[in-house]
Formats: sequence, structure tokens, C-alpha cells
Amino acid sequence: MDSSPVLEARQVLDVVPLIMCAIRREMRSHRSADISVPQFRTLAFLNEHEGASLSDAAEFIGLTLPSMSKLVDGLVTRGLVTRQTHPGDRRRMTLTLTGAGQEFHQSARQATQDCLARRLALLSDSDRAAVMRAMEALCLVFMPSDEPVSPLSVSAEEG
Amino acid sequence: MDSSPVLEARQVLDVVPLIMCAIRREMRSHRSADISVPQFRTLAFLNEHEGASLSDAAEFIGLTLPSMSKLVDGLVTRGLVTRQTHPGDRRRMTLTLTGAGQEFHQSARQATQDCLARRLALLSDSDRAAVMRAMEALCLVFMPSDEPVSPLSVSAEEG
DNA sequence: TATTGTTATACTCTATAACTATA
DNA sequence: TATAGTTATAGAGTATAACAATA
Repeated sequence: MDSSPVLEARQVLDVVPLIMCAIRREMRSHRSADISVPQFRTLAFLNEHEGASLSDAAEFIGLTLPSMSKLVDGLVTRGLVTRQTHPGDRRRMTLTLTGAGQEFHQSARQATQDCLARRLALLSDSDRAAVMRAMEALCLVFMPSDEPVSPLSVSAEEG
Repeated sequence: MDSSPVLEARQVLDVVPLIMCAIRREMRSHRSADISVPQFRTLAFLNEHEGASLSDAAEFIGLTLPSMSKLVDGLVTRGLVTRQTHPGDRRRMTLTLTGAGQEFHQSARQATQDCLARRLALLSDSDRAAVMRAMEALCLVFMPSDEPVSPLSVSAEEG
């Protein structure tokens, strides 16, 4: 039947924002260090792309270079990120998470995951199996293939 | 097995933001009238809650009253919303979508739904069935029950 | 000359505080 | 006195433009 994807699309459009709300609320409650959501996303990006440049981060997060420069200023001030000149190309900045930055990101992610797990535990085994299968399928068709870097676990934005 | 919800939680945390990115990108591309995402959400709220007051909207969207007042200013200026004093209580403002406002919201939602449907059409029938079942199950555990108003189709926030 | 990043400046969005009008 | 909304003002975040340093 051809109209079926339309029905599922409506369902996805209704339900996914609900889940996203829960994710965002949890992440927000964890912002102990008083960082913004773009800052949090930048931490997540650096966690997966150690030594990325300012331009890399700006492009991935979707900010201009000046904005990202200022954003990173804040992360450096808070001791979550280090900013060093690249040995090979002294124009580039090499961004790295500090221990505190890694710790912050990891614990925020863990807390969010736990929060989701508590909700999922309310479902039956077979419903959870459907969730697993659905997520695997959706991942295939929503994963941006052209991007050089995986956006996994980096996109809990905005707040 | 007790650890299973944890696995699905990780999967949900990885995949849901991907889908949300696609939703947001589509909505953003549709902002022909140059309105902000909170403004868009307000349109969606008013679409489901005709005649809501400024306070109602402010509480639902999560803005202060002054901020919502200013936000609505913009929507009124653009001809998407009307603002009238409530007949029974002249302190209250009654907010209503204009025809243009309804049209704008409806076409934005339709475009987003079509965009999702194109991706879902890439899946097998049985995968789509799993998606449908998963969304129904997730809706049950992520739907905020205490809220007086349904947040469905209103929560594609930020960008 | 092109690229990487920073500084200067302006605009949007949001909040808090103070105010007006109505109940 | 309490509630609904507006106006005034300030702070965060972002963008564009201009600049400095390196390739």
C-alpha cells in the first residue's frame, strides 16, 4: 500500500518531538556548569573528534567562525576545553576536551540514557523489541551519509 | 533481561536526534515568512487552542509574559495572528490564527510530513510496521500526562 | 592570494523590573 | 490586593565586516 509511509510519517512527527523534549529536559537539568546547549553539543563533538579545529566545530554545529570562537572562549574559561595551535599549520587551533570536559560530557550522556531507560522499562519485551528494530531501520534512512563525521550523540540541541 | 532497556535507550538517544535534525531542517527551510521557531511553535499551539490567552501561550511555549507579548507582536504584524480583548475579562487577550496563519502552519506541517514519508518509503513493509508499533509504544511512555494541553505537533522547537 | 582565526559592532531574543488597566 | 498584559532596560547569543597571522 502506497499511503502507509504517510501514516508512519505523521506518527513519527508527533512522537519524536515528545522524546526529544524528554532528552532536552534531562540534559538541561544537568547543566550544572551553566553552559549553553550549543556549548554542550560542541563538547559532544570534541568528544568524538579529538583535536578538531575551530572550523570543523563551527561547520558541524552550524555556527559562523566568529561565533564558535566566542563559544569556545567560554569552554576554555570553564576549563572544559584546551585550545592549542596546530603543530603543522600554525593558523589552525587544535581543540581538545580536558579531563573535566570529558567527565562532564560522559556523565550528562549517561544521565540522559538512564532517564530514557526508565521510561522504556515500562514497555513489554515485544514493544521494546519493536523499538529496537525501528531505531535500527530509522538510523539507516536518517543517517546523513555524505557527512565526514558521524553526528551520533551530538545532536541533542537547542534549549 | 534487565539490561535490555539500557540498550534501547542508547539506540533511542542516538537515533531520535537524527530524525529531529531532519524535521528541524525541513521546518527551517519552510520559514518563508521569516519567523522564529518559538513563533512557529506558537502558531502550532494556537492552531490547537483557538482563542488561548497570552498567558496560556507563554506557559506552554515556556516564555515569560513580556517575551511572549513581544513575540506575538511580530505574529500580529505579519498578519498571522489576531489579538482581541476577551469579552468576559477585559484584562485577557484572545489570540486567534488568521486564515494566513492557519495556512502557513498547515503547509509547514504537511511539508515536514512529506519529507519524513519519503525517507520511510525506503524501508521494507515490516520495518515500517515496526516503526509504527514503536511510535505507538513510545507515545505512551513519553506523552506528558499531567499537562492540560496535548503537546502533539507543537514541539519541533529551536533552530 | 587564500585560509584560519580574532576583534568590533549590531541585531535578535529573552529575562527582570516597573507600570497600567481590570477584577 | 491580585491578575493580565505592556513598556523599559539589560544580558546572552549570533551574524557580518574588518583585521592579523600564516600558508
